[in-house]
Amino acid sequence: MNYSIKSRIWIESNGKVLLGHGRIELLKAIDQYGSLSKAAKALQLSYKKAWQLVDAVNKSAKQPVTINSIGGKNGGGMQLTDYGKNLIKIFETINENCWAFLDEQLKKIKTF
Amino acid sequence: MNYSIKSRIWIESNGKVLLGHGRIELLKAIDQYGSLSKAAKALQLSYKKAWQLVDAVNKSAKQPVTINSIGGKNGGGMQLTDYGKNLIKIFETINENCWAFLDEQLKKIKTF
DNA sequence: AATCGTTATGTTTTTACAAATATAACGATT
DNA sequence: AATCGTTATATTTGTAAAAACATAACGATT
Repeated sequence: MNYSIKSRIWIESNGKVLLGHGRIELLKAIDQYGSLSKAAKALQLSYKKAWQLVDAVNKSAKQPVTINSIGGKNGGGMQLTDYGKNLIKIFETINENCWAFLDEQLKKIKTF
Repeated sequence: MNYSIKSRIWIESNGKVLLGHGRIELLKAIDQYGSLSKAAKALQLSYKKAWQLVDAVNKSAKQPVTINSIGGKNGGGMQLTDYGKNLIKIFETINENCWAFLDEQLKKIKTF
């Protein structure tokens, strides 16, 4: 039995993607760096692509996920809201539970 | 709460994709029509793409998933082996269980 | 008002992938 | 041996997504 089972989950809001693996990684990097441009660089993502992703998340979410500031002493920055941090937590918990569930399902299959 | 949770699962064999949603749909269509070309047409898939998918499945699976015949009275055809039919059953069962599990997980979240 | 590093956005170029096209191989049937 | 509808495979073309490039807007600081 060299077969293994993998999965990707995502959360939708009104039929549109709210959060998937890539967006979660981006939000975590924003939280880490306090800057979208730095987060994009760390993930080897173009700034524009990263901005579009964050914009899409904020437009689909029920509450803002980031706080964006332009200009100022360090040019500005981007932080996560508490709501955003909570979304990450929920997503990752469900994702890990899903992995465990699938591994268990595979174990139940005797032969193939 | 208009959030919903979706998923895609796939089975890997030695680190390579064996079966995912698209391949399962294709195998089911082959089973239905007894022909790869007809199955491809039904799924609005180019014959070549369909053939490559089936070829990849057969190369990754531990046992052949299809029986292919070339030439003959009706030009040939493609059937599923019992092993192939069994793989479909297993995949779909686990997939449905996964959906139910994720819906349940989402219900557990009180507010967001 | 000049500078700085950031967010925000438009425009162009590249690239990866899908689709389309073409053709060979096959074997039962006639 | 000619035909037929299929599987098998190579080559070309098209297209949509990604990347690259460019520039505007912003506001605290100097």
